[in-house]
Amino acid sequence: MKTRIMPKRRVATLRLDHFIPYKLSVLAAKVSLRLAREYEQAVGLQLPEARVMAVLGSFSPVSSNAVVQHTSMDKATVSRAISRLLHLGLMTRVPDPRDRRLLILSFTPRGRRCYARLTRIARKWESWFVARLSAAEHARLKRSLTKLTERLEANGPYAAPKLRTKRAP
Amino acid sequence: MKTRIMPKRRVATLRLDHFIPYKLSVLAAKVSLRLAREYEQAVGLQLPEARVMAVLGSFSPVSSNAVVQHTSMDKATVSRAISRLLHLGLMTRVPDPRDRRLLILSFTPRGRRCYARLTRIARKWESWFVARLSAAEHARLKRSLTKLTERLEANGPYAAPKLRTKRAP
DNA sequence: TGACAATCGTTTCATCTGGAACGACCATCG
DNA sequence: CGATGGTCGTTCCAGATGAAACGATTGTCA
Repeated sequence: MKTRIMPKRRVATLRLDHFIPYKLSVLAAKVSLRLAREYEQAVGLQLPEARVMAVLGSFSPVSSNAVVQHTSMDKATVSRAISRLLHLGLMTRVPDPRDRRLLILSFTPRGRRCYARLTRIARKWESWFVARLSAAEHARLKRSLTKLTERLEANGPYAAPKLRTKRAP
Repeated sequence: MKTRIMPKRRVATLRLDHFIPYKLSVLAAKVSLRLAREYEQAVGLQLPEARVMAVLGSFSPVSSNAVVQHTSMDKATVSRAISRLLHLGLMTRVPDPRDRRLLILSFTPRGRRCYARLTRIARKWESWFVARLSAAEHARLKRSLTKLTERLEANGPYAAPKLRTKRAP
C-alpha cells in the first residue's frame, strides 16, 4: 500500500498580534484613552474639543470647516465640540462678513491660557510615551505613519481581488 | 532710554500633524474603516465579529473571556459579537462541564470556511496597505508599535507633572 | 434677474460603545 | 455545610459617533 504523504493542508491563520491594522487600532485606542484622561482632568476637555483647540492654536482665526479639514474629524463632531467650547467661554464665533456661511473662530484670553496648558500637557505626555524609542526610531515611526496615512488618503485603487462572489452567510 | 530686547515670548504651539498620538488615532480610524468595509462586503461581518473569528481561528476552543484577553476588546462588545456569530451559525457554544461559568466556543464548518475567507482578505489587504514600506521599515514599524503598546500596558507610572492645580474650566 | 446646484454648519436618528449592575456559578474559609 | 467574595457572561443605560436631512447662504449659468 502506497502511503501517499498528504500535502498537509496548511491551515491559514491570522494572528491578530502580528496583524498591523489590529495593532494600530489597539494602540491608538489605548493612547486616546490615556490622553483623553489627561486632558479631562487637567483642563476638563474631551479629545475632540482638545483637537479643535489645537487647530485654533496653530491657525488662529479659522472657520469650522477649516477645522474639519485639519483634523479629519467628522463635521458633526466638530460642530458639537465647538459649541461646548463656546459654552465654556474658550472661544468666540463671528460670521465672516465676506461669506456669511462661514463662522470664524478665535480664542478668548481664557481660551489662549487653556491652550497653553493643553500644549504643555500634550507634549509632556507624548515625550513620556515615546521615551523608550531612540530618536531614530521615533523619526522612522513618524515617517511610516505618514506614509501609511498617505497610502489611504490617495484613496488608493485597492480593488478587492474578486474571489468568487459568494457573500458568505 | 535703554531699549531692552524683549525675550520674545515663544508661543507654545502643538502641531497636530506632528503629534504622534494624533497621527496614530487618525491612521487607525481610517484603517479600521477600510478594513471594516472589506469584511462587511466580503463576509458580512463587522470588525468586532471578525476579531472574534480571528481569535477562534488561532486558539480554537476558547471561552468568551479568553477572547476578551486576546483582543483587548470590551467584555460587552465581545458578548454582542459572539451572539451575532452564533445567530449566523458560524460558531457554537457549550458550557464547560468543569466550570459551568465558562462557555466554550468552536467553529461550525461554515464558520471555518468563513474564517478562511476572512484570513485571505485580511492578509491581502494588509499587504496592499503596507506595500510602500520596505521589509525593514515594516519590521521596524511592528517593533515600534509593540514597544509603545507595552509602554502603556505596563500601565506606566506616568504621573502628570502637577502644575499648579488650577482646573481651568 | 431667477432658477438650480453647491457649500457651511446644525440637528436628527440609528447605531455602537464602555461602565455598572446583575444573575449564575465557583472557591475559600469558618 | 453555609456565607462571603470572586469570576464569567449578559443586559441596561448614558454618552459618543457618523450618515443623512435640513435651513441658510453663495456661486453659476441661462
